[in-house]
Amino acid sequence: MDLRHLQTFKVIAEAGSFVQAAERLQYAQSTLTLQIQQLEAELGIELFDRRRRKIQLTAAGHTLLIHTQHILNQVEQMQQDLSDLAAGESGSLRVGMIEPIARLYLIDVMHAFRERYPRIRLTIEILSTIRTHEQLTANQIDLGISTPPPANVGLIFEPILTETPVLLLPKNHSLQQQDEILLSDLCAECLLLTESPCAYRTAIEQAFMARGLPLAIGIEIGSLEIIKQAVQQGVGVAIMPKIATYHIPDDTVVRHVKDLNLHMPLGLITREVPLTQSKAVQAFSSLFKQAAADA
DNA sequence: CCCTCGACATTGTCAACCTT
DNA sequence: AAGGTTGACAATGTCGAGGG
Repeated sequence: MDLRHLQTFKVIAEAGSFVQAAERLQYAQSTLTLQIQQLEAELGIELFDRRRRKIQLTAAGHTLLIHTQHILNQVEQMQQDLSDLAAGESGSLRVGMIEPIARLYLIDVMHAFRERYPRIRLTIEILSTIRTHEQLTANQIDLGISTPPPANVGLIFEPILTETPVLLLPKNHSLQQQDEILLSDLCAECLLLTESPCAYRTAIEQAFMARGLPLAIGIEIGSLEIIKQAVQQGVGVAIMPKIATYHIPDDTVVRHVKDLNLHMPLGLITREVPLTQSKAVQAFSSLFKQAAADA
């Protein structure tokens, strides 16, 4: 069944005349006759009573008209939905990001995004760096925000800010009394670090190795918030991104490690070959870059 | 006012060929 | 070998003229 035949049928039914319908549709009248004949042949029943001067719908015609109006409305809605999807005005967007970035910028970005794109269903996942990269590669999220992914995994990294590591100590820790803290001072400490293999963690390990120092990791913890609480409770000391220390627990202090001068980029990660929703991804990325620039 | 017919235009299908 | 392009042919759509 041809959609155009249904469209023609609907216009004839509304106009009550083949001639007037042909004028509306910009077809020759004979075209309408043929289309209706084909429709009637296909359905095996007459749709118009043509015996009188003015045509009238048969009972079958009335029934088909109800269904036709429903079908054409559905088609119109489908076209509108697909058009919105293509323009990035509807659909869904899945974003994965690491915890510190989410804490700093996410609320503002979500607010702005919701205001500008109310018809896009936004899903935010707070992930570790490695999970962010994995889920992007597996097409489980559309956009990631974290440290750079490994090379040659089909991901593109766009830096938006640079992060430096700092040391989080309990307030009463002996290192707190020192004028300057060095990496060598941490060798005897119970060091709390994020899980491996995260780019941040790898860079810290390399800094220790470069100075010929042993890196004695006390505990690996997947959540920076739990690490901070562990420091507060005196479990150990932690090296973490400065961005993660804007809100620290009571009785903890942030100190700079003199010979730990790392500059780790944080940024937007997308697939080299975007699958869907590239416009929504662009919109969210743009808002996030703006939020980072304003901070 | 609607239907039929013949001519022409457009669209779809398929096989052969080309490119990667 | 898979996928894309091209050309020939068939099917379908459209039109105008003319008839019932």
